[in-house]
Amino acid sequence: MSVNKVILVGNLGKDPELRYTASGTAVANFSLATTERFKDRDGNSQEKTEWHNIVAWRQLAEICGKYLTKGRQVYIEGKIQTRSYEDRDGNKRYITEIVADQMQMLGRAGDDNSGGGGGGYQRREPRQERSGGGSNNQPRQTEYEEPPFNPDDDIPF
Amino acid sequence: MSVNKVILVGNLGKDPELRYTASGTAVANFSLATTERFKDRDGNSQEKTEWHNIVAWRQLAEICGKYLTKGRQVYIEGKIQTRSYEDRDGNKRYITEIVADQMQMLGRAGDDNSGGGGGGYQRREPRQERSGGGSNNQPRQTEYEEPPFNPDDDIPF
Amino acid sequence: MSVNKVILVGNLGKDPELRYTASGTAVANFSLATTERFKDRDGNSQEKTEWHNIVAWRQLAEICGKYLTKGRQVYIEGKIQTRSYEDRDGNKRYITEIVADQMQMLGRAGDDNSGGGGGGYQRREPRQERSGGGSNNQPRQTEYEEPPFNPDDDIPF
Amino acid sequence: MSVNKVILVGNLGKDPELRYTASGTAVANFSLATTERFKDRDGNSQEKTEWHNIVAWRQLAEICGKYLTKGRQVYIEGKIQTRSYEDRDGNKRYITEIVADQMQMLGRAGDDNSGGGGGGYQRREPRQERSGGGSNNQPRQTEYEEPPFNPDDDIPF
DNA sequence: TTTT
DNA sequence: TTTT
Repeated sequence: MSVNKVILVGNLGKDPELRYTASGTAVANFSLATTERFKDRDGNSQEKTEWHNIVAWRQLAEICGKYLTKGRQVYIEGKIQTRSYEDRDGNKRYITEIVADQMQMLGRAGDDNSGGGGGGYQRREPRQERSGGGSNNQPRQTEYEEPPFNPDDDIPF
Repeated sequence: MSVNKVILVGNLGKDPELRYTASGTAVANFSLATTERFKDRDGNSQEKTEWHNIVAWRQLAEICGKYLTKGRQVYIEGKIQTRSYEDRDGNKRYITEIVADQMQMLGRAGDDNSGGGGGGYQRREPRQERSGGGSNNQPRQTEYEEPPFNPDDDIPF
Repeated sequence: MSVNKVILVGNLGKDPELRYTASGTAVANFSLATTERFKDRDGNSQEKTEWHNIVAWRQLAEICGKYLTKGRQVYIEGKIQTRSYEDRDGNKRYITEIVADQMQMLGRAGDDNSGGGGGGYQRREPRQERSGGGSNNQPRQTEYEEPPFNPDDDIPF
Repeated sequence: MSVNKVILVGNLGKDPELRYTASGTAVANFSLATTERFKDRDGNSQEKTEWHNIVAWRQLAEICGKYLTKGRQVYIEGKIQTRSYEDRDGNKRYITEIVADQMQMLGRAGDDNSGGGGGGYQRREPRQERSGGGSNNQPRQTEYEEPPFNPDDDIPF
């Protein structure tokens, strides 16, 4: 009976960090900037950047680690989650993160903004770009044929 | 490299129709009304209702067939799809539908508006209400423990 | 070139707090719970609740203050924002909030769960319930007539 | 009490058509392709493209007319609307459209896929690219100062 | 602190 | 055909 959904389009602040838990599960972290432009009371253009902590798990983590680079523009769909941790002084702190369940690279392949000579995307992963989408990847029926079975679909409990 | 996402909160115009394909796959259809209110140029309140054709497949279809009733308020997440068919005169026609991949019943259990003696929800399905959510159902990690494996997650290709 | 959008359906943990800035601008704060259910590795049903800090400004703040009560189910659309403040020890802390730009009361009027004798919603505001929607309030054209101009975009009544 | 929201990221099939109603209101139309990739039962990669009819009004129409070109990748937020019309034989037909209330150009300026020598975006509008965002344009408060009033909500510049 |  |  509830919904917790986040949709972001922004640019990576750094290359993702890809790590593995003790049991071998992949987890990727990166920060994503969204910037809004607005006019202040004096009519001057202003902008404000918000930084989001993104975390991805398992296959999506692997894809983020392989294909995303600093500056890259991505679409992220996920949910908001706040978790607690202890800082060095033993105080309980909270951090809010976006747990991604879909990621789509935007712009064209090779179109990252990492600047400099190397050209981020190609360097990270020379293979052809592939979609990082998740539950959006269901096949579609045509004329009410049954859609091909998709294990990602519709598992409600 | 693309996103096709629809989010609706509205009321069912009728009980869903639950059918099965030749191969036994469940498919549910229902119409969903969303109504917006606005003021016209004269400042008079107006409203306009939009009717959406919703289609759900497999487990989500079964849940819709069991638990949803006319008048019920639901949250639907899915994608837009236009398919073609031939009308009785052999002309090609198009119909746009929302292929649901998540459904959440809103309001409280038993809070449907089917009127009449029986009380719609209970009559349709006396068992305990259960969430019809899909990909929102992933577990969440706490303090960066690895989340329990969820086969619905993150299958990007 | 960026998008920062949050969609929540959840229940208020308490009645909203409505305050005014020095210059007279209304601001409402409330916490909203979203709960997800999932099965753990042992197949046992689990649930996890996430608490979201919601902030609304101006007219939407007034509406939240008037009509929302503890337990009420609402739809919130807004954006994520992290702001900093100093705690009592002078340390910089961060808090992530959802700045609402749309709110819709879900369920039926009078359908709140504040319990107690009076019946929360009615007690808070005896007038007829009205939609708190924002930018969803645009009129719609019919057959490509020009839609009536709507000065009320983002103004809920 | 209802929500009708669509979020699309896709590519324009053609340059937009910008027209004006008798009373001088701008309206832009264009088609937008979203493509999903999936694997069929045999494990072969498939893709399916969905075409969406987008309509924008007033300032957003002008911006679309000025800045968007065939092939350009955009983010669209809006609502679903079905309107009726009569075909040449006098039969009532229906068309489903997305009425946009926000548009964001994705990728980098100059990054359109119109191919050919000229380079679509620059040719259409030599001025600096500007955000086409709408209600996302609200300013954000810092440390609970009142946000600057923004008359530009839903007005893109 | 909510809700099912 | 729903709902407020």
